Amino acid sequence: MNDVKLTSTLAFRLGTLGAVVTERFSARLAGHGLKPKHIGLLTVLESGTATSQLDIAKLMNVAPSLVVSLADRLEELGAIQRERDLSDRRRQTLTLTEEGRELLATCTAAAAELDSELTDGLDPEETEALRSVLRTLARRNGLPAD
Amino acid sequence: MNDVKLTSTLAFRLGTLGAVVTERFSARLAGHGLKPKHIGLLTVLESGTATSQLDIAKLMNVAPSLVVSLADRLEELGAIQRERDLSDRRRQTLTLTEEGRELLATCTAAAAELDSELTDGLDPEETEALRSVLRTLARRNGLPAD
DNA sequence: TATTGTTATACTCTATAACTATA
DNA sequence: TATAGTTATAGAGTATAACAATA
Repeated sequence: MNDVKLTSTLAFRLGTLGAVVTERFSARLAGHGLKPKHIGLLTVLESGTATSQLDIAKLMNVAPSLVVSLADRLEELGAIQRERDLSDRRRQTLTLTEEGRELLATCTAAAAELDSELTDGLDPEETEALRSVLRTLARRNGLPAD
Repeated sequence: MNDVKLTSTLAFRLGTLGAVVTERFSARLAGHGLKPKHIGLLTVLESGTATSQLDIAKLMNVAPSLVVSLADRLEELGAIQRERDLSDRRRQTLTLTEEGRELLATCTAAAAELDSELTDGLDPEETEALRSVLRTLARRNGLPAD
């Protein structure tokens, strides 16, 4: 007889906690008319790992057509700049503007606030252990490693 | 100057890892024609915290109409039984069948397998620390605590 | 012909609103 | 009149497919 509970697996806990946290993060973004994927795109540009829309789509694991609409919105807000690549005029090169960096900083502050709420009451060692292991898991699963 | 990266916040890491893990779990469920929410409903029934469809909807934070379609599918598979509450014939009482328990056990095994993949290569202490702190976070955020 | 970006369309998931039956 | 469940409808989010410009 196996009495391991599905709800106590890491998979279940990461999935459900991830959904709760993403939901709360979204709520804080709502004022800007942005969704998590918009911010994901900004973080890609900040990291410098991709600049053309197609490369960004591959990196984010989303359809190229989605990058079009995310970029449309971010350009409209003045957070990014879209420029034709002069050496290959099919490509659009996206770059963060100063306003985009400020927006990203605002979102980072919101995320940091969420972190505080999440870890409030945890032992400092627990919090640090969590940060450490999540960094490892991120790296090993193709997510931004920093 | 603040150089904290959004991508290294707990909020970002939990959100993205949660999405990756949920996606992988979904892939393993696909063969049964089920999605994570179906399994979520099964875990509610197993826990005994709710039996009427409305109570289940509240507990899962989803619309009552969604519970109808989730239950339709699970009933079709023989995983749950739907019975009118005799003392209040408006209510449908959902119960896990033996087949439902077996299905849940299969899904639990799939999740445990995912856990192994995730933690393969981690120190045992790291893995245990992760389990421990995720349990705490789950409890503090209204998720199944066990 | 192949590739990048765009537009048009469709699909999945889920909520809201209208409805039925019980209370 | 209020509540549990159901059905009908609509919206958000995203993918796929068709298309245009460039290579």
